[in-house]
Amino acid sequence: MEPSVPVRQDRAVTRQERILDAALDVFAAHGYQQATVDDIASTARTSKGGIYFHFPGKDAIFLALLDRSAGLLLARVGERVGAETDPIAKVDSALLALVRTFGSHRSLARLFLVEARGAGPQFHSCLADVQSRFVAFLKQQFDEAVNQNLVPPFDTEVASQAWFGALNQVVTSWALADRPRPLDETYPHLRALLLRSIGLLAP
Amino acid sequence: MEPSVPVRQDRAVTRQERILDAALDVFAAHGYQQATVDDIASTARTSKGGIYFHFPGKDAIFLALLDRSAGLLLARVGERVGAETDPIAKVDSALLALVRTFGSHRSLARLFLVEARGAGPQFHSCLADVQSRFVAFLKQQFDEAVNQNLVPPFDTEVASQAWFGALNQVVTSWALADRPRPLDETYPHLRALLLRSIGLLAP
Amino acid sequence: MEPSVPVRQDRAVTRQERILDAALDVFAAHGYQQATVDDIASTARTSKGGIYFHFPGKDAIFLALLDRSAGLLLARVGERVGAETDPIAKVDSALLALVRTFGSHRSLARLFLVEARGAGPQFHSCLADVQSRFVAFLKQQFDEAVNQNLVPPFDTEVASQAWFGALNQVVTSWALADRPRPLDETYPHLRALLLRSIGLLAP
Amino acid sequence: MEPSVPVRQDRAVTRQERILDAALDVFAAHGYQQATVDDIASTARTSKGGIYFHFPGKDAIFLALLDRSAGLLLARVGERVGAETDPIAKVDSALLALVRTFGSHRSLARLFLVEARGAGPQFHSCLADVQSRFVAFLKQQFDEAVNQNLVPPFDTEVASQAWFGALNQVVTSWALADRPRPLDETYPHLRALLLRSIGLLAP
DNA sequence: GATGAATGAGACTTCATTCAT
DNA sequence: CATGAATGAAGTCTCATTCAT
Repeated sequence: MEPSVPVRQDRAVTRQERILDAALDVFAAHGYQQATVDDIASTARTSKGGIYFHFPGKDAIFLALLDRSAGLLLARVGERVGAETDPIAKVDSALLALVRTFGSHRSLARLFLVEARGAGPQFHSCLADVQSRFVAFLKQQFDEAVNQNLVPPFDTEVASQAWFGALNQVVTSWALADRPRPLDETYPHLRALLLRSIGLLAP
Repeated sequence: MEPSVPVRQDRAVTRQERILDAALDVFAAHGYQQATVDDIASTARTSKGGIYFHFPGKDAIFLALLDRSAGLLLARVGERVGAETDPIAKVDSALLALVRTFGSHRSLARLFLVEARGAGPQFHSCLADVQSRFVAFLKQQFDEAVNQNLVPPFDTEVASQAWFGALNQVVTSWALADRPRPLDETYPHLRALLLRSIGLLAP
Repeated sequence: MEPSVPVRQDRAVTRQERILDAALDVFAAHGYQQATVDDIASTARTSKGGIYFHFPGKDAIFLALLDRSAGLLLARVGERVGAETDPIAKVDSALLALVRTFGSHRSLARLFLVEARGAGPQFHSCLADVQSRFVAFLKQQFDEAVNQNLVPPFDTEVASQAWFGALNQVVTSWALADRPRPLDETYPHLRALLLRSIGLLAP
Repeated sequence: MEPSVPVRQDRAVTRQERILDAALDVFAAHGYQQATVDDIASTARTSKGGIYFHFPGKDAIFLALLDRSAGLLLARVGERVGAETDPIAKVDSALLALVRTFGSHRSLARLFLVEARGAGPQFHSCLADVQSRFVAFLKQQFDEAVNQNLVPPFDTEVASQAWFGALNQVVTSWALADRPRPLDETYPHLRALLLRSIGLLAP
């Protein structure tokens, strides 16, 4: 065990984190293109040169931010999912984790669902990666559920995309609304709808 | 008969259309921010100055394009919807119209579902307008269907958003994929899922 | 005598005059550089093409305007001066004519005293021409007055410039003021000062 | 002692000065509108971006230049004036200071007397400020002189403007002439004329 | 003669990136 | 390591001028 990580590393990590925190705020507020490196620097209370010491360029900041945020999201989701064994329960808790995390980090929602999409073709693959990882997870659970005869068979490929899209839309309009009502209140209704769509929660 | 009475008007309209056509291609290919007015000009086989004679600025081109495209979409949808009387059939044909139109105009899909979202806060209201008009239409039909006891009661607000989101996601990933399979093939599966989600198409 | 000038000529002259009238307003209001040919065209209720039919370019309009205006000024001055024989009286009435003409055509004053000066080096010679013609006239009268022993000898070169400059400044600040008092009221005081400066109107 | 403590400040100030020096040359040579930021940049041996780091825009450069130059002028005039007590002597030395300063900085004269006037309405107030400060000073001394019975009473308002205008004209035509004779040689004659105009230097 | 759509050179300005201090 | 002055490529927009109709 290493009780004391070298100070330099620590400072550097801290600085990097501060930059990414600032970048999250700035990107979520102005969008990728409108955000300037100067904005990020002053929000992070550092200098432009400082930014370029830690990151090779503006796009690298954005990618690192997507990466860090995706990691955070997946960790949150992973926690919940790990506690379940039933595939439907896994899916259920995954969605809930997403809703809760986005619900308490609105800039994160804007970053992933709004800004990342229009940041430019250069980021499409990265974003698609994150999204498809989640969609793949959904599909996997669906397949499992079908195999276990928990639900009648259905096109799990399309279903996983549709579920993701439905959630996406609900969260996005919440993220862009002026004074949205809490996501938590909306989610149960969405949940019922989604479960019904795969033959559960029969009326 | 004199087909060429409004000569100057005609020329101007033609040029405007050509500019918007070019803008659609360029915006869909590079995104709003990366697209340059020069790109649009040369694609439209005109000059930068020519563009600025017809539009006050780059954002105005984008807005005009969204407007024209929304008009086209709504017209297509309206045609189909008008031929139906049953609310569920209306919804059904509306979705199909969207899928078909997007399916044969991939850049239109990219424009609405990808680029418009990240083009910047200045366009959020316009985009929200178009989207919410469609969502409102869905909700209205759902409410009607519930009133007519065609389906059991459900949260039509969330459902309309979820349906739109699901469709959105399916079309978006099709629009961004390298070699997507035709949308037409995917749609029936999505349709089944959606209908089931509101208690129809009982397994 | 020609009782009926050809109509075409007439219309052309009229159009030219209307353009110059418009140009006077526009140049006086916005300055030479800020004024656009479109401004002039719409003020003259014609089209850009119409302007370019009558004048080879923007600078030509400005020069023609200076020319026409100088002609008007000199005519007014000439009238009054011709009625006098005494050199001092000639100068006196020349100044009065200038003051009256500028006083009732504020844009003319702005054109000559403000805008023409900053319109660019290309117009310096033209402007200098007009001004030096007036200064030369003053000098000539001064020389005459000295020769006739009407006044004690003095440097007539500097005096003519100084007189012109003093008048210039008074008229300019009147032309630029927001709510100036009529020039007519100010002139007598200036007149007394100027006459005293060459040894007349002894206290 | 450490002469180089404020290193960065120093460099920035130096660069700003160099930019203003270059701007003076360029504006005086081509006029405000014709001068391009590129001209100023290359004259200052820096880059366009460098200019915009120090000044928010072209107009700000012009204003800063007017400001700096007015400060220089007033300082020179202030020095001389402070050494005198008699109001007429003060006026006299103020005019002389102006003539000498302009006489040895021809671009300064062009800047103030020619270009600033036609630079556009946006600068009128600034220029009027500088001029009216000088005119007010003249009037104040005149009033004082009248109060002390050094001169017979006269309209000091008009006189201060007229004096300023006379000087203005003499300097301006010197500044615009191709090969002018030194201002110093002309000034005594102007001085005699001006003094006589308020009843001094009786013939 | 007149019109106004079209052109294109060139202006100002922004900002990601570099680098001397 | 950090700073911020400096760079320069690139973008949006303007407008004097031309020319087909």
